[in-house]
Amino acid sequence: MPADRGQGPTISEVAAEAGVGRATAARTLGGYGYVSPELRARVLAAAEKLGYRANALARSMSTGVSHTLGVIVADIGNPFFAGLLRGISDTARARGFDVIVLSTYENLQQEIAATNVLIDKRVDGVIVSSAALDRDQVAHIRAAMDRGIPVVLVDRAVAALDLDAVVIDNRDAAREAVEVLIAAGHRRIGFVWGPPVAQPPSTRRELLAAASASLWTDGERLRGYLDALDDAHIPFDPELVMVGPKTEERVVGEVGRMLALPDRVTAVFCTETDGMTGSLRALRKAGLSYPDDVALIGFDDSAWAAVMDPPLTMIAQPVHQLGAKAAEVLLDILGGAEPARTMHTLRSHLIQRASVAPPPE
Amino acid sequence: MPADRGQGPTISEVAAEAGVGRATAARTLGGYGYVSPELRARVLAAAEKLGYRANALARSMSTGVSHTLGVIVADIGNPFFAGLLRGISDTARARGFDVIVLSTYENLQQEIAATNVLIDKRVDGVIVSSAALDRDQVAHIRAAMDRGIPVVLVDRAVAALDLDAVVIDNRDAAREAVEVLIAAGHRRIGFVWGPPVAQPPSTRRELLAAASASLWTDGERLRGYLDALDDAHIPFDPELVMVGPKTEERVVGEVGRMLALPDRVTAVFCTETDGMTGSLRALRKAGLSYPDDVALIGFDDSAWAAVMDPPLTMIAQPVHQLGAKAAEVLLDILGGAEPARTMHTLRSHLIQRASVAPPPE
DNA sequence: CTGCCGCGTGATACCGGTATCAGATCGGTC
DNA sequence: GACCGATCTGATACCGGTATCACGCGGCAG
Repeated sequence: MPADRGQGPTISEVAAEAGVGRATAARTLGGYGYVSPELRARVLAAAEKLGYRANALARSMSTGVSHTLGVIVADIGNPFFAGLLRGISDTARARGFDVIVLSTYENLQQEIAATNVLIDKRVDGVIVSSAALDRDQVAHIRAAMDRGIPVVLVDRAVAALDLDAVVIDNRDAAREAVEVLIAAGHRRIGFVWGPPVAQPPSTRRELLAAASASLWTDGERLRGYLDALDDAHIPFDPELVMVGPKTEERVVGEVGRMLALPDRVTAVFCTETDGMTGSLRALRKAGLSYPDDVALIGFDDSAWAAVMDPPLTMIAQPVHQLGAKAAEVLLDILGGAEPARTMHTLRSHLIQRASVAPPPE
Repeated sequence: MPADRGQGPTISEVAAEAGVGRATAARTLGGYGYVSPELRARVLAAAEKLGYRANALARSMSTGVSHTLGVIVADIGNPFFAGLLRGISDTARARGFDVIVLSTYENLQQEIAATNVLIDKRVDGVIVSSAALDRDQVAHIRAAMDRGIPVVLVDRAVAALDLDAVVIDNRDAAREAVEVLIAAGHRRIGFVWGPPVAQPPSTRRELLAAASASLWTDGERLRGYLDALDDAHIPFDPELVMVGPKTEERVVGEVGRMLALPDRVTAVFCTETDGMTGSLRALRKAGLSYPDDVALIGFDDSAWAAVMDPPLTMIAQPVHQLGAKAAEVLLDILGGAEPARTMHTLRSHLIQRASVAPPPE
């Protein structure tokens, strides 16, 4: 008896059991080449009897294809990325691919480490929602590409990378939301949240600079906010945008500050779920309510937003579709398609509910 | 030039570049055996120069160890499982293991297929939140174990399987919640949701039978509900438990029905997030509000539950910890520890907020 | 000076598949 | 009956690592 490492029978053992050559068993089980019906039946029976399962590792070694996709996201525990991942793995599995997921927690070092893991495991392709901002932060992605691993970006485009990217119309979505607020009569509109800079930018130019040095989605949403303000000729006020670290806790403080301003905010636009829950807490703390005291619109719709009282007006991203499309694009490239190297933009939707009313008095 | 499949340099190429034997390069790069400082330096330099990365597949082939964990959950898009997964992958990565995730959508066939994928990919161990109910539904898990792959259950224990299981005190948690309701004076307490049987059970015995033939968590939570009722000598009323398919939509209908009863429900206990959002919608539809018209307690706390107005009293599961513990148990077994084959029960917490008040009049 | 030991190194047999290629078998044809 | 070709099968060289083992060389003891 050969030293059994507990890995189950090999193709050689099946061949021996069936009384055929190794190659014949391999052809039958691997589904390639020709094998006569009789031998095929014997091999199949032997495999069945022994409970044979092909070793995917060995197969990958010789074919050079692992049928595995690598996915790098900021946080697998975040409902947005969880939904994205669901879209990715649903379509990947439908095409016979499995998925390895790595979270980076927005940390570039972890993203680099994750990329290396995926290279080492010889995944066939990578989908990444990258935290990389500029030219000198994308070496790891270039390294993967240099090794012939196709990469598709999702949720966040990276300007320094000429790659397929599957994203939503963040700027349009933000503009539309702010337009709704403006149409309702608001002119003092808070923005939660902006770029994570230490010092609040005092000029619009500074703010824009900070935005382009931050996550693509954040920058786009900020630009959409400014677009809407510009169109309505509302002057930009740096006091109304929250900057710095992005925690729900800080949102409570920042929105509280905007609410305490002499010329206080009458509407708040939140670019993320935590921004909305934080704003809600700030409102309650200030003894204010929505939509009468302040109007609210947020990003990333959920079942909760619909059952709030009053229900919240939210921007719904096509999360599942975003992931599905990213997987499709990647799988098509793996299937031999030429990478389009373009932005695939999916439409988000503003779901009007009841958190927007005209400003007080 | 050897046919470059774009996989990057191999150990042989590094050895050639460094002018040493393959074995020497392997020892250096693999970190085993002895190599003199000079040669080691030359190998390292060559590897650096060529951008060498070890092929984890090849390594796994010869060592028989893949440093990969397989995780099977119901739905990766569900925040509960997403959080669980985060706990799992955080601790796995800290110990040098990566994770392959598969969703089953509560479908046993998919769970079996997922198990096979993991066997084929030769994962070192498996963590599964199984949909299997009885003896004849666990063959796939037995098959993995027979191949020497350790399996740890998470979230859901499976009676037919004598394995380590990392779970929470579902029955206690449910009992505590219902006790709080009873202490506030409620006697007509709705339960959302029960076993997915077609016909509403008319007797307590039937219900219990249905519960044990359903998901372990669901059964436990139902038992906790009955425990609390029993302790308070409140007779069980089959009209107050929702059975059948579990969708938010159906919850709206069922809770609506309980609210329309002559002797209507004055409190509702929800065992899942969708149950709570559905109940909230049913309340609004009926023109009722909480906590005055009906008291509410639900499972799975979230940021939203805290910002509802009034904020919801919820049971918080230690989601991250649940995943982390499951990974720990599995990794310990992989490290040579003897499987305890016991239930590791983590404590959940009832977070009292403001959705419970005495019943009307 | 010879023999032995030990150390460092390289050759090589694995792991379990795939893929190529040579050879055996068989039928058909002249 | 011999030859040819088509058909089917099995032997074997890969893939890129790990691990065993043999060998060469130097030092030291007898």
